[in-house]
Amino acid sequence: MGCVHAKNAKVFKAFCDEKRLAILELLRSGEKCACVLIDEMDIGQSSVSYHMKILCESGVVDSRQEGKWTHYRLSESGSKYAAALLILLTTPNPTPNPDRCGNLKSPPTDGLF
Amino acid sequence: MGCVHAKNAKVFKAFCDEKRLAILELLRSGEKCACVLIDEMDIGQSSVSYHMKILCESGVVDSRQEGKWTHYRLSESGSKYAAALLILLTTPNPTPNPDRCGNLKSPPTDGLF
DNA sequence: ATAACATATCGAAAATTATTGATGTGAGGT
DNA sequence: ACCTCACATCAATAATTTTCGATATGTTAT
Repeated sequence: MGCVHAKNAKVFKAFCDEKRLAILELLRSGEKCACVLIDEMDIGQSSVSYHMKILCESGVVDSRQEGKWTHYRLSESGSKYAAALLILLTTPNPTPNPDRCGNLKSPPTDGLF
Repeated sequence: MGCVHAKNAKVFKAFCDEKRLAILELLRSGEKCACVLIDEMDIGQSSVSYHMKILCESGVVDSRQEGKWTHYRLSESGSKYAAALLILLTTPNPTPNPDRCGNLKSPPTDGLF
């Protein structure tokens, strides 16, 4: 249960860091190999690699190996999933809601948490 | 320019932490006062307050003062903004894209960064 | 096989974020 | 005025994340 929150949080780690947003911006114009990202970002090679791992784990970025190069690109399905999840997480659900302070228990469920 | 990334990252800080997702889940069933959130979450009062500040700064949550209570709820406009931003950040843009490694310069722009 | 290259991974240091307990603030109640 | 309650803020610490430099892995070229 808290486990699902951890998993969902992973998806949004892609977007909660400045550097990763800069990488995503670079990828918007199309697939890039790591060497290009390393050139464009002003952080070291191992840092870029670290961020790419987080981006891939979020599902928002896919990677493809071609010889000794690794190419990264936006994942359409991962991006759609992230958007759908964000919308779900912020959509009110119809669980009845006591209006007095301090006497609520029922955590809402809709089968997705 | 990197400044915009920092600002955008703030929006998604709401979603990249387990505890904050748990709080958002609680808010899906309706407005809650801080005291309820403190009861439900197993972290101290000041930690909840810390997370609520981040959630409000993201724009995804709004707060309302009522006497000595603070009530928090999902912001519909903030949530929509976050969703629209996520979609924008992951939508390919048509900037032409050289396909050889190591010789790209042009950062893409569409007036939104 | 050796060498050169691209990138991943590791270990330690640096930076940032989260938690706690204490204190501050502002609203009500007596 | 004084007290209490609800919450914010602060200062210190703990935990996590990010960075760097070094090394490991895997690929291609010679």
